[in-house]
Amino acid sequence: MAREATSKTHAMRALVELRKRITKGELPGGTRLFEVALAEDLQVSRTPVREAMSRLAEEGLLERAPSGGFMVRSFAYADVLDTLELRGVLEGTAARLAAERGVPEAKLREITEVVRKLDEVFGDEPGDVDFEAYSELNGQFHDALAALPGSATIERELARVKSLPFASPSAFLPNEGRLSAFRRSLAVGQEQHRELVAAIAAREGARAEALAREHALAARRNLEYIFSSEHSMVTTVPGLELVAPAEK
Amino acid sequence: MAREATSKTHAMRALVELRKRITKGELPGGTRLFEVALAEDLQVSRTPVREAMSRLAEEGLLERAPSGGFMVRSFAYADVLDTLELRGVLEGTAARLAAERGVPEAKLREITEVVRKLDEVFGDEPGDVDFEAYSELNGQFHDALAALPGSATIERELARVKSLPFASPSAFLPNEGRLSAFRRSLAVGQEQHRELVAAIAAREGARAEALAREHALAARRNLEYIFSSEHSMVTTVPGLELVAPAEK
DNA sequence: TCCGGAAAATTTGTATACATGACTGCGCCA
DNA sequence: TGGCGCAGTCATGTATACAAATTTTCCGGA
Repeated sequence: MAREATSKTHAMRALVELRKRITKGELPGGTRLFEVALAEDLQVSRTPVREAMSRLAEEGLLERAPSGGFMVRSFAYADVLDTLELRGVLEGTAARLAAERGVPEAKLREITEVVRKLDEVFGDEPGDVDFEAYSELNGQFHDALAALPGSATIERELARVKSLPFASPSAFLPNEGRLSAFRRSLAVGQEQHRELVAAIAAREGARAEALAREHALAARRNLEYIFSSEHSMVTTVPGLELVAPAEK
Repeated sequence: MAREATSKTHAMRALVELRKRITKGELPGGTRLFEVALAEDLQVSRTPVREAMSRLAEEGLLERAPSGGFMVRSFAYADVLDTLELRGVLEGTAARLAAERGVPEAKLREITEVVRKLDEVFGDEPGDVDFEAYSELNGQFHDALAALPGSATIERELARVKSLPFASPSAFLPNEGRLSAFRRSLAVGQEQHRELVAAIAAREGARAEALAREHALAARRNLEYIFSSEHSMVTTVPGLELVAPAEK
């Protein structure tokens, strides 16, 4: 998961800065981005700004306006739900294909090892979890899962979806540390990790697909909880601030 | 499905020309595209060439090279198979969500009307089909299907996948006209259209998903046939010429 | 022969001036 | 008063010169 070098070129600095502003919700959905204004603001010329915006459009954070130029993409609550649904479907497909096609021994060992390491972050006490480590390893698990079927196509599309800040597998984890019910859900998630790998190893495609879907939909439950009961937690989930507040 | 205006700007002309060359297989996968060379060839400056390449990367036909610049994306036989699988999965999801969430009366009427028009292109004789009209209406059906659940997210991702030339719902249709067995398969496809709409209307999510997946996989059967038995037909499917010939 | 490394060539990155096109608002005409 | 059209303004499209970075080439040394 090597992130692009933060600041080798002006375009990259502009890209990172713009992405930050968008995901923080500083630029509401629909906002038109003007090259000259941004160039002046970022102290570079229009050229790297264009390059940055072009890449952000590729990422899905910007849209190309019909008559040229870019605008910030609007994400309503429903769009976030559907994106999480989409991640579930794609991870389910990765799991099913891995089961159907079979997985090389090395890859299976690799993801099993990640699951083992995830076990280690749970302490003796029920709610005793190293969240930092869990988040990192959880990301590794989902990356390994995407790679299991050995399909560049699937891996690529999954990477695309997961690149949206609120669709990252670890996006909602910081929240889970807050409430004990959430903490317990981590253990449930880990159990799903284990069962998922077992299903794939046993070549049980339908079960693997169902498990992966259900696992991804834990994020949906968290999202629904935040928006219905604890709206203040919106700020704790990366990228959730860019969701249009109007359509709850 | 309004295609972009072919030639309002230099960038658009370059985009269209480059896309043509790539899908025709004139530029093999992995080919590095140099801005200056292309600019000279297309009689424009580097700026619109960059813009065109950037959009083609967004489309999935080009990849960004690690050290800057672009290269033609390689599509192996397996990648085409996986892309068709992916389209099946996404159309299945669109169908399932439409069934689960319910579809506004107007949209249901619209897609039913497309199915009705598709009926009309079948003549009295078994193999008597207006392929031109079938192809156009088939595209309309799949566009309407993508829009059924009312999810911009799903519709967008589906549009992305279908934009790859060999993943278009009508990509393999020209072939089907060649052999009588293929002609019969059109009738099978139309029956699937009908059942799919019925399943969605009846809110049968699982069935709708299965039907949509199976329907999309007809393309996979055609692909397998072409590559195993009638490799000469590769030229008759748009965009299939760009598939790397090496890996069978 | 092989490797390291520096210089040369090539390619992309950036700034900027100018051209072209889109939008706004004003005023003219019906 | 309403609508049409014509500027003027503003934003993007394009070309181009120069800078920086990457890749290639070639030479010297081990």
